[in-house]
Amino acid sequence: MLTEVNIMLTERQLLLLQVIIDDFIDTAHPVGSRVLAKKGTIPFSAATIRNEMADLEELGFLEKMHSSSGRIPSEKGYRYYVDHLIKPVSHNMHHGIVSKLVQEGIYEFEQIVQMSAEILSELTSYTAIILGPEIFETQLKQLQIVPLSTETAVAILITNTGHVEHRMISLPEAINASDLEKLVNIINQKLVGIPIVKLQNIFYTEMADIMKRYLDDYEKSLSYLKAIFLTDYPVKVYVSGTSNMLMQPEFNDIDKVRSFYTLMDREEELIKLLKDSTPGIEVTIGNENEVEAIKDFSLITSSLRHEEEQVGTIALLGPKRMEYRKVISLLKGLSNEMTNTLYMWYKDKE
Amino acid sequence: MLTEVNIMLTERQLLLLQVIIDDFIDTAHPVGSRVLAKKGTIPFSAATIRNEMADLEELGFLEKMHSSSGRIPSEKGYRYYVDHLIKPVSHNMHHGIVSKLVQEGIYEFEQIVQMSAEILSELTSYTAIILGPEIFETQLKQLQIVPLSTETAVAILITNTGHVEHRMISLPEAINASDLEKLVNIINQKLVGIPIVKLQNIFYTEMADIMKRYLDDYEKSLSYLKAIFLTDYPVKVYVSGTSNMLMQPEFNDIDKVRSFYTLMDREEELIKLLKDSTPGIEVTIGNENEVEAIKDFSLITSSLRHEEEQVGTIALLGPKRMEYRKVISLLKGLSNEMTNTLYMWYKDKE
DNA sequence: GTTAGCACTCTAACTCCCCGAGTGCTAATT
DNA sequence: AATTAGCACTCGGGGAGTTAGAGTGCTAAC
Repeated sequence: MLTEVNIMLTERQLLLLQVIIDDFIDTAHPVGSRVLAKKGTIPFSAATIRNEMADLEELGFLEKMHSSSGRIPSEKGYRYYVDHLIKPVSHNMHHGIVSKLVQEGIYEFEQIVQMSAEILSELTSYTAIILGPEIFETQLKQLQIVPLSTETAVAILITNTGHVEHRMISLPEAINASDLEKLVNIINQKLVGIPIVKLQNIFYTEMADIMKRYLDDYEKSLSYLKAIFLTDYPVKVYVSGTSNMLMQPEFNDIDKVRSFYTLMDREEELIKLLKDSTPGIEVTIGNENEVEAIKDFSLITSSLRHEEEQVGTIALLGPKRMEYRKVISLLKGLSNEMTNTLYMWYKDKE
Repeated sequence: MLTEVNIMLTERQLLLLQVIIDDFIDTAHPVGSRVLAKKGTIPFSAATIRNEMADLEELGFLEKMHSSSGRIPSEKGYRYYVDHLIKPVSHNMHHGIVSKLVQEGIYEFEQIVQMSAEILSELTSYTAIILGPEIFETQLKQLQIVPLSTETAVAILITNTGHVEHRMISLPEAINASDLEKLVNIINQKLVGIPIVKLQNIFYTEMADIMKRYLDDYEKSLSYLKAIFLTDYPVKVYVSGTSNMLMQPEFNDIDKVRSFYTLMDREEELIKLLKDSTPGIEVTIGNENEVEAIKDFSLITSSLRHEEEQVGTIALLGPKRMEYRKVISLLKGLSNEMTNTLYMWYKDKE
């Protein structure tokens, strides 16, 4: 596949494509043959460049906005650029974002992800979108139920990754206090280490017997547990740096701004956008994305994993004319750092 | 004060002011004498209306955009409108937002505030800004420390209002497990019911003795506690419905959009905006606000209290041309509902 | 294979002009 | 004395026409 494409492009065309895309990413202006020739990066005349450009357009790598404008990269062009033209930057020159945060005493992983994303969006002027962990895949570490009044209590659920979910529950018919305690004890004895997603099955099978035996009011207890375990713990989405994007020249169009922010307000859409990301860095350009609203954006996602569990996703959303080189290397560096940090923290968790 | 102003305005002027502001709020177009006369709300000719308008302008209640445009309300005009011209709508026609949410099984107060704000912004097409509770004023209900690995643990702090804060702490030098347990027990015996803000003082005075007596390594324990109690639990800010605002005609100006979103991205500014709100509903119009960035917006805040504690703030940010009548009555209704709900939940908390 | 030259194209910005909605003032009316 | 009709004037917005500039494609020459 790769070679197939390479056969079709001469060295000069490759160079040209590279220079054109670099220039357009930089300036957001369609690039014309004259200017390109004057810059001296390409040792040929404007006329020659024009010919090559026409060829590259025919091959689908470049486009014109109108018949007498300069060329801009097509999506196919960007794709080729990302796949073959970006030299893999050594990303051991990472910025130490995470270690800096850890030094500041921040040990909450989700918080680190959030703050990194903020820094990232600041650094790139694009919008960072962060997805919290899929809690259902993590394991129960401990359950606590703390009564607040005779009618309310707060249930706290701690996972092996240090993630904490809490939820208020109502106790309309006052439950026996010792029963509540017993209940919590049973759960912590029997269910620690079980993935959250499997908990509800276990209630109806293995746990039923035990609970019946030890608790005065099995039915009632079960209903409280339902409130805790069977509700959705929705994935959390954080968005940061949307206003940076407004500085991009493509956002002079007010309608684009509107549709952009309408998307940003729709959490479900964002979740859909990031949810099924594969491990590693993934670049999606324009229409490659199935979500209609970002068909003229590019999205770069980095899915953070720890021992096969997805513990978060960081994505950068920007115009198709994105600084892919910079963003990819930044994200790669950050990913590495985070993976290492996670490994250090939880290496002995079991 | 109120009468002083009334003396200066005739009945007709009052009516006129009212109608003009209502109309401008509705249409966003400067209102002219001709149109007003045609509408028939005022039984006078365009010429008479023009004269009155000129007077109202001289008094500072109206403005012109340019010499031959219709009139628009000045900030003084809006202020007068809000203070004297809005008939106190009976807000027992509240929409039951909160009770609806509670029926859906949501008992987390902060979550209710958030969702209400979302509904509110949907209902009004303005932007809702929500401030979480000032945790430092609430009391400690319970502390939990759950070890995750030999080096990390998660500390969970529950307040009497059901608010849960959690924080990862590092345990670089492995602490004696039973010491940790003892520590937690001591805290829960001695410190429950104390306002969070006072905790740090107590550590250095009363707690020191007890801890020295019962714990093997007093110094080390203290350092963990510092990580839990002496760090900031920053007030949380939620913003919802920003994209609604983009539908407002005043947002056709891209620069306004930019400055608006730049503000929305700056959490500290938002906190500053809402933090020192007095109890009840408060309306701030344009330049009345000390934050530069919203000088052509209006802000309506409603501070939610439960037994003197501020447990949250809901604010609606919109153009100066805001539907004050609707928004104020909505917020009043919601406030009442929330106060009642809080009372019911926590009436027996102590 | 490369380049210079030229005719052609299209956009963006600018000017000019006119229309409509509104005002302020004066004189007439009630 | 209050109200109204009439009129001249003002200003912003929108459409038409013009121009300058940057770019292209093609052809012919190097």
